Amino acid sequence: MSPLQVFKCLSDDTRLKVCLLIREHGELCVCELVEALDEIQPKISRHLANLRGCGLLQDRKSGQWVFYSLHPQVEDWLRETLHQVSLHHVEYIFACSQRLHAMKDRPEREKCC
Amino acid sequence: MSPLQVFKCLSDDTRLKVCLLIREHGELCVCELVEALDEIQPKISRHLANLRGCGLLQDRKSGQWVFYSLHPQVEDWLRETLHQVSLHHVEYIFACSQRLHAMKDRPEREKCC
DNA sequence: AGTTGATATATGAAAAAACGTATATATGAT
DNA sequence: ATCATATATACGTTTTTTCATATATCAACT
Repeated sequence: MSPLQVFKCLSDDTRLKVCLLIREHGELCVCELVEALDEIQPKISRHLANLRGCGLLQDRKSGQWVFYSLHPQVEDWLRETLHQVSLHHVEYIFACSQRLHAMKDRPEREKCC
Repeated sequence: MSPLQVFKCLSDDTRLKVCLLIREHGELCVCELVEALDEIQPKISRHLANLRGCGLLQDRKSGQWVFYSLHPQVEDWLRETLHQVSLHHVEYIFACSQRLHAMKDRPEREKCC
């Protein structure tokens, strides 16, 4: 993954918020991201497919849900960059975090038996 | 400067290389960047204007030359991110660095008298 | 005043990215 | 078997970005 491709991934509002939320929470499913970002589902899915295709995210299917997380191969400097953005630009994802926490009936993520 | 705008700045090959080279060298003039990136001058100038307009770069005129450097207001996390990219993706700017060092008649940058 | 070199900007075209809508697949529940 | 929910993708359109070329500005030199 070239640095250019990394920054292209982060250069869209939806994708950047998705990456920041996933880094903070470890793992989130599509419907949680739809709720957190207050966007329509195909839009979220399209951007997730993009991020997965670039190698930034991995997915894990569990029943009806698909959980996304940072791909293990993501380099430390990128994880750290996302962390720093979260620290220094809280306002950027504040509303998303709030909607996520206010969400009802979030799927349970037990590391299946 | 929002994190989104930062990443948009870095999501173009020309602009990313310009930022990396300028961070490494402190200050570079347009003709040096034209040589290092091996691109036509209007293309470089256009991207420099973009980066300056976003607040990522500042310029300093000295005679016939215009020197660009990171704007003092650039946040530490971003400087560090650029640094990390330089460290971990040397190959990405290697050719540019080589052309820059091979350049003849580079303008002198004495902090005027 | 004219020329040269360095830089900036305007313009219209081309390429790339993002979008909404519609639709398809798959799972789980009734 | 039917239905509801979760997710993915295809399609055509719109928006955004990038580009090459041409031209303008300005400083230094003659």
